[in-house]
Amino acid sequence: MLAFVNGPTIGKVTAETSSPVEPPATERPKRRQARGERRIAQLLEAAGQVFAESGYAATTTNAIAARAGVSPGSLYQYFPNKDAIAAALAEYYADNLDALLAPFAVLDPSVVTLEQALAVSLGPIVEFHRVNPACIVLFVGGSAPGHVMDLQAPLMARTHQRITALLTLYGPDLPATRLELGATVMLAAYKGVLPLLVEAPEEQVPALTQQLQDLFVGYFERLLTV
Amino acid sequence: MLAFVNGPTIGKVTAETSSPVEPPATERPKRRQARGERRIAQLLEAAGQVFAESGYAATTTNAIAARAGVSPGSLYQYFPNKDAIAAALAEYYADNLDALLAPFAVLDPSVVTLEQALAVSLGPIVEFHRVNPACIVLFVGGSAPGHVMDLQAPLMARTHQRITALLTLYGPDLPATRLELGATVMLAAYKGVLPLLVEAPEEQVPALTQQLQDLFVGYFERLLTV
DNA sequence: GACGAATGCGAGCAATCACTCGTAATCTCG
DNA sequence: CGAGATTACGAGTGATTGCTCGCATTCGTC
Repeated sequence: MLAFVNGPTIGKVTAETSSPVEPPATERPKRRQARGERRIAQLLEAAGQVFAESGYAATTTNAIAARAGVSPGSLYQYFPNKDAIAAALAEYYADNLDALLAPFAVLDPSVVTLEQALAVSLGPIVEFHRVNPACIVLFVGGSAPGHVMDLQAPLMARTHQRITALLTLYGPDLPATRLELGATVMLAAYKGVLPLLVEAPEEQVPALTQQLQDLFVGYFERLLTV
Repeated sequence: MLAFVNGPTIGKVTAETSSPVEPPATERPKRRQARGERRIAQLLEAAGQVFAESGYAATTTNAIAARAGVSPGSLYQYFPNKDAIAAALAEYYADNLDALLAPFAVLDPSVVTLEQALAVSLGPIVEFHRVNPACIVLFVGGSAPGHVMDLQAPLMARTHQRITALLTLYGPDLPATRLELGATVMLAAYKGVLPLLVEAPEEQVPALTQQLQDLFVGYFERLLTV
């Protein structure tokens, strides 16, 4: 678990809120043994579980450490503070989700309809969220504090761009502002339906995914006609 | 402020998790002076502000008391604990929202289209949420702890019923399970779009409300055709 | 084997926060 | 007025929790 698209990126704990250009003097490669990498993966896996169960605020660092079978002190050897754990998880989630959304960029409207494109893309995305329920805790809902929520901003920006591009492909005659507004609404609606998909029993997932697709297609058709 | 549909109900702090049948012995009318009622309103108003700013978990009872210009001790004279404050607020919100949704029950499909019904109903609902941003904190998103979230369950159930009834009016030929699924999806999508509407600048609200309406209508038309 | 670095531990510290309590001011009503 | 109830205060308390620190163990490398 916890190795989905790219493995080594997981442990990259970038806790520095430093200058845009990294100073070579402060550069610390932070040598790490294979054991340490494994611990980090364990800790992130455990953090995902506890975050999903208790939400961000109610999750204690001791609980994460205990779930990972590690002492609190060891946890703080790899993460400077609680936020950094959430940040590392968020980065991992963002990278994977962005990869899952990438196929939208290479579509040919004359070959594939919007409906078909969604039909093949939505499944894996939904599946990822069901496997990583903490993703919702960190990205949707204002449960996490501001500095953690900030980590979702780049992902949201990229996702919004991808949706806008997708809508542009299938509605080239619509004004740009309208397309962007449409993308904003679809992204928001997606966030709203996600919890449904994650908490639903396995057998209802296909039907709910279909509904999400219908929601998107129905709204888009309305974008075209109005 | 904080007097929307029904005033006196605000102060009814029902913190007892007692037996289903109330024992007459424990019955305490809890006599209260006009000053006390005013304090309760002040405290709930302040709680709404602080909840909206900081979220449920990060909000301290001392902060609520300070915002209301009241000492912590006074706060605990009217509310047994932090959850009770959220509960009272949630009840207030639920009552008002339910009242705003009530018009859906008395529609004649042959006279008013679904689009028209939404056009007149969505505005006030959106406005209420913009005036009471803490409503989102307490109802959508998993930020509040379980026992607080439970307070939304009755409202959600009623709302789901209302939406289902509405869909039944305009799609009488659809199977009941499909209508209920549609209501579930629409409610979830509504929750997702709400933050957009609450945080948007005033001048964008009409356009966004229109998009929400289009989202609903587009999805519903798709429910009918598929 | 030996040395330094990395890993690991867990009791405990300091800060935060929900909540209490003793006391005093203010109100209601006869 | 005066007695009892209600309102108000705010320093303090107990519990929680993010995080530290001193020390023991294991690893990589020569």
